Amino acid sequence: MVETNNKDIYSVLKKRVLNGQYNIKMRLPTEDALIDEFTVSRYAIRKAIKQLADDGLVYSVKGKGVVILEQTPKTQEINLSLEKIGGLQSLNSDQKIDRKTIIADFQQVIVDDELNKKTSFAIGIPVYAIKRVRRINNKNAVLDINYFNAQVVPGITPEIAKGSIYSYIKGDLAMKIAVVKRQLRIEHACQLDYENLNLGMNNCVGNIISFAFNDDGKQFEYTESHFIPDNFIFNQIIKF
Amino acid sequence: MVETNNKDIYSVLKKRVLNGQYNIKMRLPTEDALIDEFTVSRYAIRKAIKQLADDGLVYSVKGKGVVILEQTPKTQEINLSLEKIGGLQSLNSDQKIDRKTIIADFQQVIVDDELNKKTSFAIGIPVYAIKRVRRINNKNAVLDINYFNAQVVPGITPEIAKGSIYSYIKGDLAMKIAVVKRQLRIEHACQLDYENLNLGMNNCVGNIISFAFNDDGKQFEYTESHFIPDNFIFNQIIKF
DNA sequence: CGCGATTTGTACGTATGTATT
DNA sequence: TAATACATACGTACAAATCGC
Repeated sequence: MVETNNKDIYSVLKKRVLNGQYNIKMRLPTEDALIDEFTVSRYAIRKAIKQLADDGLVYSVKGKGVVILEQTPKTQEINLSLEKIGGLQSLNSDQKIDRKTIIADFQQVIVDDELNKKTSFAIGIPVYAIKRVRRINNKNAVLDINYFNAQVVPGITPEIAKGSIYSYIKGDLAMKIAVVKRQLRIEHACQLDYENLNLGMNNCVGNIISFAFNDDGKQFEYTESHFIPDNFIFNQIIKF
Repeated sequence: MVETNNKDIYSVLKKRVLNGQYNIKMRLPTEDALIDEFTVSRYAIRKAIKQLADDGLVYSVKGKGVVILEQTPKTQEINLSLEKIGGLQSLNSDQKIDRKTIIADFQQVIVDDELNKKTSFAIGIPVYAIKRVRRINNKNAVLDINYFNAQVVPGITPEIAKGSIYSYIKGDLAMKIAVVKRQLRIEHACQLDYENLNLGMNNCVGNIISFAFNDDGKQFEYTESHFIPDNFIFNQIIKF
């Protein structure tokens, strides 16, 4: 008997969809047919189909079946991200890109009224205030402005900041990151952006503002990531 | 006996969380406790909790419980969106904003090689090519450049385009929209943008590129939405 | 350090609801 | 109308992570 765990089902179906193996009918086999083929529960099949749907490959229609979507260009281009980005330095994925981190500023400060309004950290607590420039393919592409709650994330050093603060948090501190709430907006570039980024003729930046929480529900980070135009693409799939 | 349908459970829990009714322990009651309280299945409770998690209010931790996240500022500001936006004109939500649509161009054209590369529509098919300017709070804020497959979405008129093409599709044509794949990027403004948008001193725009599919899996739309900086915020919640 | 007790996660089987054909 | 096919809901069992003793 063939061993088929759930990841297999997803990969097998995905391969078939991409190969065009089902394109005659533009449908997946019915759930019942797949249950028979893989000899698993409906739950397992539905889970695999959900993953395909999350990939934007198929769409389930009640009373009809699982429809295969026409394929769009493989979203090539330079960079793609959105959904699942740790500190934004994990935009490595598979693309071969030169990257380098430059510490532009490293301080420990106490949250005052103004900083509280911005970061929503309580007034009076100590935070690390770090500015880092991400150099990608010989361009200063991202300016990260981080504030970490020093009570929740103690012991950050410039050396750690040079690498990955997130691996330090997850590895050395063994802290679990639970949720990151994010906002993305487009803003007119500020002085700091002009000084640190290779904006070229552009006078605007993208700004991703992140609030990160650990699994005790405590906010441990506020970050603004300013990035230059034309180099980043954010993908999203909306299901109706 | 109290009738508690599933929507009730979510709203009740949400109210309690926002009221701080659970903040002593920073936890929700256990699933079993909630099952007893509402006299429903675990499925129903978990569904309600999932909705709270999607709101970014709580986070479930295996072996621990459902943690309540510290609250961040109510993301007030001008506009908020991302996740669930039809043609981008449905950014109405609850905010009171003046809006007006101006048809800048309306044509029917045949897809050539160049247009095929951009839209991924097959060469030779007829499409509606529409340019519309969205005026919001007395500013030309969005330039929509639409291409609709005229075979799948026939009968579009300037009058329809002046209102909502999506209500025409869903209402008159009774077509089901299944999936929209989207990319967001920041670009240097082009001639069209300068002509149609109130960019102010900015020389960049946001560009949301959408590919929309119906429930037969057919792509019926390609759209670029160019929008001015500083006026739109995109929110997102990432769970780990 | 280990060992239960607690608590959420995953999986299965089944029954019923609802949209499509 | 009937058959088909996915969606929702319930109950149950066991796995896995956490926490306290």
